[in-house]
Amino acid sequence: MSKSTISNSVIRRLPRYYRFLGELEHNGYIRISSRELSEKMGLTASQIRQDFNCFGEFGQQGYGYNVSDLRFEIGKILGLDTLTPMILLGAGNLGKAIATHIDFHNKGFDLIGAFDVNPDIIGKDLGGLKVKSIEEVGTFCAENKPVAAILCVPMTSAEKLVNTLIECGIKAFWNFTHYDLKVLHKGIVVENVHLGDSLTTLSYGLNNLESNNK
Amino acid sequence: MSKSTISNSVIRRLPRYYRFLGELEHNGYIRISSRELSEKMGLTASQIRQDFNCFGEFGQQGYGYNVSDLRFEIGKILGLDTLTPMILLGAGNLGKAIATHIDFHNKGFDLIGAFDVNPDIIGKDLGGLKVKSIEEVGTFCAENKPVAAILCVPMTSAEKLVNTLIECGIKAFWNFTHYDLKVLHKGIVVENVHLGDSLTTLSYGLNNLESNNK
DNA sequence: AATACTTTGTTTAATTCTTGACAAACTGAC
DNA sequence: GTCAGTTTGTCAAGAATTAAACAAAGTATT
Repeated sequence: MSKSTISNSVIRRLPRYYRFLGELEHNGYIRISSRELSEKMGLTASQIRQDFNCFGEFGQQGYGYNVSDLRFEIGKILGLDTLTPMILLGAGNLGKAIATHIDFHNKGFDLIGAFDVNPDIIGKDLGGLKVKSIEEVGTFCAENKPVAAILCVPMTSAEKLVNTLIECGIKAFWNFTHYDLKVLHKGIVVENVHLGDSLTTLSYGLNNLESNNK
Repeated sequence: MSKSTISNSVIRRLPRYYRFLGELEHNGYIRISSRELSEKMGLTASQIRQDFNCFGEFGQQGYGYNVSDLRFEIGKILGLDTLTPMILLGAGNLGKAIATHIDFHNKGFDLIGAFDVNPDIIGKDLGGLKVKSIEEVGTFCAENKPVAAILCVPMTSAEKLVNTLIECGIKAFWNFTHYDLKVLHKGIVVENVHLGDSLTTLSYGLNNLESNNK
């Protein structure tokens, strides 16, 4: 039986399970036990079994888990079985890199539009999309109903842009600005990506190597 | 007095503290209490006080914390008071975006070299650096002694490249490949950035909006 | 079919992390 | 200088997370 509330810790591990299962499937694995998966992923078998059991009973005693089935189930849980239309705001260096680097279809999204303020960028091609002026975003949303948005704009313009986008019906934000986007309204989800914080963490790790005996 | 071992949860919050304190300082704040900071950051005051106390007593009863001093101290803890020489491996779309988007000096690093395999990219300028052939990385490291590396290469070439780099004296990896870089050797630190996992998490959040009453 | 082995789902225990509480210490106004 | 108010550092309680343990249910081999 599936739990009513899933803890955040479990949720943050799900994409990684999904990724590893994909690799296993790719490598021809038909079945896998929690013990073997735990060794590959650097977790405990107990944690893996408990994580999966939050959502249902996907395994079988004495056998383990069917890789393909399990991956499919976790994919469903993650909402990867449907494609959510998504737009990109800010098609500069970072926006362009994200748009071309990410396999959106495998993450449950479909990138259907890209917008910028810079006249030099507007009109240019970006992975098959023609970058539009950000002034067109209202009409575009009315017509194409995107539900998610990638924010690759400067921090200063982020806050008001977000409000506009929420009015346009955007419900999910993948935020790359140097700014902590708070979940203001109900029914809005935000994923803040702080690349700078990640690099800062690396600096800490490097400077505390001696003290870490790992 | 400072604790002997700092928990991972605390460490992951440090960059965010540092960032917020920078904003506060920028906005003219001289002092701040744990209560006020907690409101701004969406944490509890208790947690903030306990986090800071892992490293020392930076505050004063009845007054709070001096913003600038506290930021400086956390910066020191994070190793931001020295610049670690860093190189970029893979100067494609993503590598280029990272190199130009990140303020390395404010994160404790100095980007001193960029490498790629693609002849079309080699020789091109990248934020003031001329992209070199990846075959030159050995001699470059011998001469310039970089300690950290950004991995923006395809997953397939990552593993052997890492081994080469470790032999060249690289101790810290900021890994953007779709591949979980394990810390094989002692004295090596890794920060895996999985942008795909982040987007997948957003998909989950979007698909479970109804059930979340947040 | 019986038996030895494997592995799950689940319960219980241990550990880690977070929050609440409060004395001690300081500020600032009078 | 005194006193009311504020806020830290710290301890202890509470919550959440992780790990261990084990019965039940399967597999596989003979």
